Amino acid sequence: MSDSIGGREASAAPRSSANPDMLDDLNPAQRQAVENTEGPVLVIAGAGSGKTRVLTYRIAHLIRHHDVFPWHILAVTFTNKAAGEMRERMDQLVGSDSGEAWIGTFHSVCARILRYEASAFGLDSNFTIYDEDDRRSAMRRVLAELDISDEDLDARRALASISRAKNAMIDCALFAEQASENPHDMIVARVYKAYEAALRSNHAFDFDDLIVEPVRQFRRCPEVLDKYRQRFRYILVDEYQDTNRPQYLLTRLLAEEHHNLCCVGDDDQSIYSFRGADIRNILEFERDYPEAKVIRLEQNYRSTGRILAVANAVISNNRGRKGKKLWTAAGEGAPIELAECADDRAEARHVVSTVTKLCREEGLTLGDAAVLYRTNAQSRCLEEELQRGALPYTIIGGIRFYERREIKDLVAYLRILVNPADDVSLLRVINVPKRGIGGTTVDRLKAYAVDTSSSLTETLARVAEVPGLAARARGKLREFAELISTLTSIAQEPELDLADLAKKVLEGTGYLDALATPGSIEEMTRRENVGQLVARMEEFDESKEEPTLSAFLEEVALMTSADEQGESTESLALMTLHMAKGLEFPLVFITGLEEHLLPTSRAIEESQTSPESLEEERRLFYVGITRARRHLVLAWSRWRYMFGSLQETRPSRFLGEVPRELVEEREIAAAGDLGMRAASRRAQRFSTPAPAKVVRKPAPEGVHYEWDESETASHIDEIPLDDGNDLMSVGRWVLHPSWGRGRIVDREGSGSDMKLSISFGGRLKKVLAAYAHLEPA
DNA sequence: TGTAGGTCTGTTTTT
DNA sequence: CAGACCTACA
Repeated sequence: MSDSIGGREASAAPRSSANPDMLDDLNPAQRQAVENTEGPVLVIAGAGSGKTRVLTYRIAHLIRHHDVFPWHILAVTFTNKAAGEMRERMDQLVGSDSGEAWIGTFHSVCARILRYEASAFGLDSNFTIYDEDDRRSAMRRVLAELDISDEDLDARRALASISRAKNAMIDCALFAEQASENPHDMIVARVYKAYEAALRSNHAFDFDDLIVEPVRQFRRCPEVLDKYRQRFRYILVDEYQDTNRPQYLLTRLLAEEHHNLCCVGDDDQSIYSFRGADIRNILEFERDYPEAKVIRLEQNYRSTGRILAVANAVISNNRGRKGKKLWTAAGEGAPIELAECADDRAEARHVVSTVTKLCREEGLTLGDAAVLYRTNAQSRCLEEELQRGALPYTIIGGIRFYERREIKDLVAYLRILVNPADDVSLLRVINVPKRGIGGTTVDRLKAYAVDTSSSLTETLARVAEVPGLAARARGKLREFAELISTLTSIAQEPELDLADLAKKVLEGTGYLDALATPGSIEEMTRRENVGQLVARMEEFDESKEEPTLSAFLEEVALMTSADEQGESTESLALMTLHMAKGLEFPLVFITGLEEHLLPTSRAIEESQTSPESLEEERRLFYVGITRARRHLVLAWSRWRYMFGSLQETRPSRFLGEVPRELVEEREIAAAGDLGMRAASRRAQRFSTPAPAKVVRKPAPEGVHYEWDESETASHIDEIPLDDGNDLMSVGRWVLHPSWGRGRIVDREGSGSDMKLSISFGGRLKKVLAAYAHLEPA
């Protein structure tokens, strides 16, 4: 398998080509996992143990040797891409078409069920799926209408709370019941209720709803559930460790009848708890299904002995795990490198030079390598150096194509045509391109819509009734209403294909004209993107049997950035550790192995109350390590440019868990002018004069990467004092009436204009010295 | 109404 | 260093 980005689980197992007797390709454990077709099976599949092979062979085996109709099979994967690959391999193995089997993500499977059963469930089958952006808009409006200020509850937190509740299967009524004590929860309860109402009246579901709603409906309509139980006699769930409670419940509901449920996962690779994934689903599988067979795949076909030894050593520090030890028949392999870099730029340069070197000496190609990091923000510095070094690279899972502004605009128009109740989409484009409908006008329209409890589209159709509108504004609204209704009737023409419709929308709305005279590279790109969308719609027209607009919009909504990656990129892959799950590469870099970055600050904070957050960070590291086949480079930087300033760091505590004898340690100096970078940044940052000496606290020699318990003091304490006796100088401790004790980290201006940056327990605040009522502490 | 500038704020990970 | 949001003007 030589496709794209290193390849997905390419190194499956004993090598052999498509074989008439497929079972010969499997080791005993894999074989068991394939042959135990009846009853619940839990496959604990370690990294690189041939999980994908087991899944596909199992399905093929069912069809070929047990005469199971594909129609009776449901396979749920984590990404659409994984689903596509599974279908492809199945077609190869089974020979015939697997079209009748349902293979997809939880979200796509659920969306399908909701559409098929819309009438039984009492829903509009033309619902819209809201992404993060749309949810946020909807929430903003809800908060505004409830007159809740940002201080009381901002959209972000509200959405997070609601999402958490949904993932715990707590609906807004139950939430309100439970919230009766806590005033903050009571606000959330009101917001939750209004948000749900808004989504329902917009005929919209968010991502959480997509799973939760079928569960609710199935419970409410047993006869519909029964239909699906009869149909899905064999259910397979991949990445089971990342399922959340609603997904677990759904699976359970569906498997109730036949109990032929095969879940494949690895508790050590559970990295999505922030999204509600519940590791207990895998840890407690045996309790839920007492008759379950548990099969462990522990032979690793991917990595060298050293890489595996490091992975095992690191993960053994986690307590909440089923426990397994990966082994390999492969040799020790090349040494693993542990690179201590002067700063993030040195780190990036080290990546460039190492890749270049290994390509030359080991015959690797660029596509064989990946650079992994914890946060997306870390890619910037890498990109700069890669550009400088003229190495082609691909960012995996950056911004989705469908998240680009112009694409979302166009999609919003299309959504309105299918689902006129979709206020969020309507508001998005009501003045895009500019057509003289300003904020005040929109506010009046919204107000009247609320008063008459109707959608904006409906209100638009009755502009004449809306009070308080200027004649001009009214006219503009009327024009817009006509535009939408014209497009809507065009969309209804049965003969029209999607691409043509898109073109009509682009013309009719004036969107094309607005982009017609590109003034900048950015606008050129936007035009290209719009063109690409039309091309994708054309493709959709040709490839699908029933290329309906709503099917297209669903695909768009559920498409993830990972699904978009084209094949065969001869370029270096850059991605977050999360995106790397399921992939493998001959050469892997894990960068930014620093406190507050690999265990993130958040995880460190939370670890005070629960150790689980740190364990998840460790699993993330583990996932990274186990992506590597032959070469692994672990890197950290003493100084890192973050939040707009250069900060001193400490090595990640996880590096202390890496056995010294397995790695080769190297120091990567800042090259030439780079040394100046730190100095000049500091000079800029700490006003004048530049501190005479930089007080660094290098880790003590010998115990270089030992974790230092006193860490909490953080680098703030290491900032040197400025000269002089000024009480408001950098480094001084002060007392603030409401934030308490803090330390001055920066000063700008003087006299009454003097601004201070003060760190209060890690939180940086900027204050005007003259008004802040500071006292020396 | 639309735009330009300024200020504040904030960063984990994403189906 | 953004991006989002707000304010002040044209």
